[in-house]
Amino acid sequence: MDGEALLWGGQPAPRRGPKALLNRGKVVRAGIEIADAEGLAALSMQRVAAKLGAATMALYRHVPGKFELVTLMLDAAIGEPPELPDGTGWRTGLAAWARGNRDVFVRHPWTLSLVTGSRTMGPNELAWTEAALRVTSATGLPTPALLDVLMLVNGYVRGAVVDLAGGPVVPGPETLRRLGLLERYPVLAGVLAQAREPEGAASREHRFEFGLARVLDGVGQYVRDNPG
Amino acid sequence: MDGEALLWGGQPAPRRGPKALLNRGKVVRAGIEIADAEGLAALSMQRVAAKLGAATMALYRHVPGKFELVTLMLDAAIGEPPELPDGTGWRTGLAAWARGNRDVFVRHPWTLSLVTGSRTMGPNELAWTEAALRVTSATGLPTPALLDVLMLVNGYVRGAVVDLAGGPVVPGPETLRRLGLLERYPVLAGVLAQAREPEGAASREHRFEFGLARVLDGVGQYVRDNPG
DNA sequence: TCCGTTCTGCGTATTTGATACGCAATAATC
DNA sequence: GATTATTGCGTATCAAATACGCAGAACGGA
Repeated sequence: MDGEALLWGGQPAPRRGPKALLNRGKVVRAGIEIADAEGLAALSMQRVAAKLGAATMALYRHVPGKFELVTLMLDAAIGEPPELPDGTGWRTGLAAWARGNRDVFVRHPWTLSLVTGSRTMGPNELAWTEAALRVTSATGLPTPALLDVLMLVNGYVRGAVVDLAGGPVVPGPETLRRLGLLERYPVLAGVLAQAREPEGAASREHRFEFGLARVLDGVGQYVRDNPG
Repeated sequence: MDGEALLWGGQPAPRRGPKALLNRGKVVRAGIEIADAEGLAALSMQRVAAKLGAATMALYRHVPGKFELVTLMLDAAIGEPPELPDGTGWRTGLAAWARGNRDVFVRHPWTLSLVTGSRTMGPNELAWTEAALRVTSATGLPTPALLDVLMLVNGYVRGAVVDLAGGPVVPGPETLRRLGLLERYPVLAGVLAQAREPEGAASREHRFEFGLARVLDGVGQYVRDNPG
C-alpha cells in the first residue's frame, strides 16, 4: 500500500468474521501516546501492543507495518487546523495559523523529525494548507506568490520550533575556555557572557514571536510594493 | 561518554599496540557516505564495517556506539562555515550565511531530521553560530536581538530546506476529486489548477530566495525602527 | 633482547525488534 | 447447520546492536 492509498483510501467495513477488538484508530492513538511520552525511539510494535493489551502480531491486522503506522500517526497528530479569525486581515490570520502550527509540534515533538522528509500529505495536513492559503489570499497576491508566502511562514515555524522544543546546547564554559574558543569566537563569547542563566520557556516564546513578526513585516512590505 | 566529551574531547594518541587500521575519522566518513547515498535508514554498523572492509565489532574500538557515530557524523557533515564577505553589510553577509547553511542540508539531506532534536553543538556547528553572530552584529542591534535574528534566519533556512529536499506531496487529482476536496478546498484547488506541471529545482530555488528576502526585509525594517 | 603491558581486530553470543506464515475461534451468509 | 471471511495471535525467521573475551601486534623497560 502506498502512502496515498494508506492515508486517503477508506477501509472497507468487514461483513463477516469475529468482532474486531482493535481498529486502526486505536492502534494509531496508542502509538501517539507512546511517542508523546517517550519519543519515536521508544515506539515499537511490542510497546503499542502491550499498551492495547494485545499481542504484537494482532497489530498487523490493522496497519500494514511500522512505517505505515508512523505515517498515520503523523497525520493524526497534526489534527484539524484551527478556526482562523475571518475578516481581521491576512496578518492576524497568518499569525494565528503559524501559532497553531507551532503548537502541534510543541505538543508532539516527535513529529518534527518526520516532516523533514518527502511524504504524501494526509487529510489533516492538506486541510492546514488550505487554511493557510485562504488567509493568505486576502493579501491579493497572485497565486504563485501565495505558495511562496506559505513556504516562508511554514518554513519559519518548522525551523523555529526546534528551539522551542529544546534545540542545540552550547558546550560548557570550561570546555570553551580549555579550547581557547572564547578568544577565537569573540562575538559568541560576548553573547554567552550576557546570557548567563539558561533561557526559559518565556524567552523562547518571545523569540518565536520576534521572528514571526519579522517574517510578517517582510511579507507586508512585499504586499505594499506589489499591489494586486 | 556524553555528547560534550564525544564532540569536544580529543582522543589520546595510543603509545603502544598494533597500528590501527581504522580511526574515528574513517568510520565517520564511511557513515556519511552511506547516509548521503541511501539515507539514515540504510545506516547500520554492518554497512559501515563492510564499506571499510572490516568486521562489525571493529568499529566499536573507534566509536562508542551507533548513536555516537551519528552524532559525530552530524558535526562532520555540517563542516566548517564558509568565508563570509566582510564589509559588504550585514544583509549580504547574512544572506551568504543562510545559503551556505542551506547547502549543507541539501548536500546531506539526512542531517535535517537530526537537527530537530536536543543535542550538544559540535565544533563545526558552533563555528557557524559564531559566523552568523559576527555578520549580524554589524546591524548594531543589542546582544539579545542578535540571538533573535539568528534564530529567525536559522529557523527559516531549516524549515525552508525541507521543500528544497522534496517536501510533502499533494495526493493525485483523482483522489482529491473522488473525495470532493476540490469543492471543499477552493483556494487549494485554484492553486493546483494553475500549477499543473511539477515544480522544478529552479522554482524551489526561487522560492527559497523569496522567503529569504522577506526575512531580511523584516530584519531590515526592525533595524531601521530600532537604531542602536 | 625479552617480557609484560597496552592496544587492535574481530569471532561468538545475547538481546531486541520487525514481520511472514499459518492455525483456531468467531460471526455473517447461504 | 455448513460455508467462508475475518480476527487474534503463537511460532519462527531475520536483521541489527552490542557485551565479552581472546589472539596477535607493537612499544617500553629491565
